[in-house]
Amino acid sequence: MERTGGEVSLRYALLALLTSQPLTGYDVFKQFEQSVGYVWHAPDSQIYPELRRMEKDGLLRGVEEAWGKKGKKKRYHITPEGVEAFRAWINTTLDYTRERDPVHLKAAYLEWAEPEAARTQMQAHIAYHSSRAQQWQEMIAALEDRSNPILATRLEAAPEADRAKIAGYKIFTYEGMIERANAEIHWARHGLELIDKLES
Amino acid sequence: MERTGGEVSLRYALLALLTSQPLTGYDVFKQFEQSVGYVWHAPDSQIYPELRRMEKDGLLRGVEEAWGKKGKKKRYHITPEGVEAFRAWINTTLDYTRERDPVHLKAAYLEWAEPEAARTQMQAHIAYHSSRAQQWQEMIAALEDRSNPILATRLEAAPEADRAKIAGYKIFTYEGMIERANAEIHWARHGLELIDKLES
DNA sequence: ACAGCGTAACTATGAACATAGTTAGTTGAC
DNA sequence: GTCAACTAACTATGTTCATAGTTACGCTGT
Repeated sequence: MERTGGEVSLRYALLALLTSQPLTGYDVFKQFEQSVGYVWHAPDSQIYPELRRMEKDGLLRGVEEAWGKKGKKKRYHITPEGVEAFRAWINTTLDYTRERDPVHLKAAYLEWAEPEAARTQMQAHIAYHSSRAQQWQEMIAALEDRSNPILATRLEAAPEADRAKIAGYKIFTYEGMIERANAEIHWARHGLELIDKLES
Repeated sequence: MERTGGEVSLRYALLALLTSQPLTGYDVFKQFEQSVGYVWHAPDSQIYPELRRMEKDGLLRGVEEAWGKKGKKKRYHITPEGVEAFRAWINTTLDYTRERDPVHLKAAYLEWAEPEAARTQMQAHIAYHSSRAQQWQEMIAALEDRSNPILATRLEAAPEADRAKIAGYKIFTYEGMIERANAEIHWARHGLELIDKLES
């Protein structure tokens, strides 16, 4: 069985973060949660071993630092090979395969549900996406006024000419997520009406 | 480590299919591809062992049938326990955890891409979701005029009073997927404009 | 008579993920 | 001075998923 070239997105999510600055595993995990993690969730138990694998593959270089009297921690620097790998990934068009959507799976068989459970599901869908949409709206605001600290660090390290692009694409990403959330909310509201109509 | 109760959606996707009629493994796989598979993709290599596990867990009962002179196949019937498990799942509100979206991950770092690669990605996104939207539109038409064979079988086995619900929720599901696809298309078009603006 | 295609069912392998821990140092409040 | 909360890094285990096979039957056309 062969390794299939172009997938493994956690790896690229981590590279994305490390293009900005060198970080320790714990730093990576913490920053991940507040940035890339919104589009690609991963627990620390997946991040630590992946960082080690990436070091082994030459994409990162780990520099050990003392921590306290006995402890030590490793700060990961992206290597030129790492930058190259990231660039190659970003220039490759993604293929669209897996479709895995529990909510729509459930929606398709809602005739099996208690009407109240069906309504609760739709309300939970609305609540979830509303809260996300709001969160992203705040994120966009913080990106626009440059008060987002992770963005600020990234911008500092980047040439002036690239700064509009860096911020612009991040805002664009969150805008897309808001659009999607709004579509979900609209759909679920329609679902509530449908439940009222069908379960009478 | 314990088995964590309420997840494992492939199992419920299979139960959903088998609430309508008993099917052999191969039938399941084929029908899956044309119905539930649109919201929950799974290869046959995952379906066969899962069916066996479900039989072991008492959710299905497999009845062996002769096939040719030597061959045999197994037709899976849903058991009352299976129906109960499905009903329990559908009445449980899903929890929203994993967020894993390679396109938005990539979008957030598009400043690293060649402008042409960025455009190609957005165009691929539009093409993919356009084709899906069209496919679902056709699916809705076939559900509305009852010409979809999988739906027809399901409706035959169901009491008259449930038929509007059964069809209605399936149409609702595909409507949601169209809405989402349209949001993606709209976003990607905005992306193309943004690329033109930023990469000049 | 056999080639080609579709049906049917299964196996093997590894990677990715989720869940749930453990160990140990650091900082600040009471 | 000790306890809680946080930082830091890691381990263990099982499940899910993807990829890529294999084996064998049955029907249709030449």
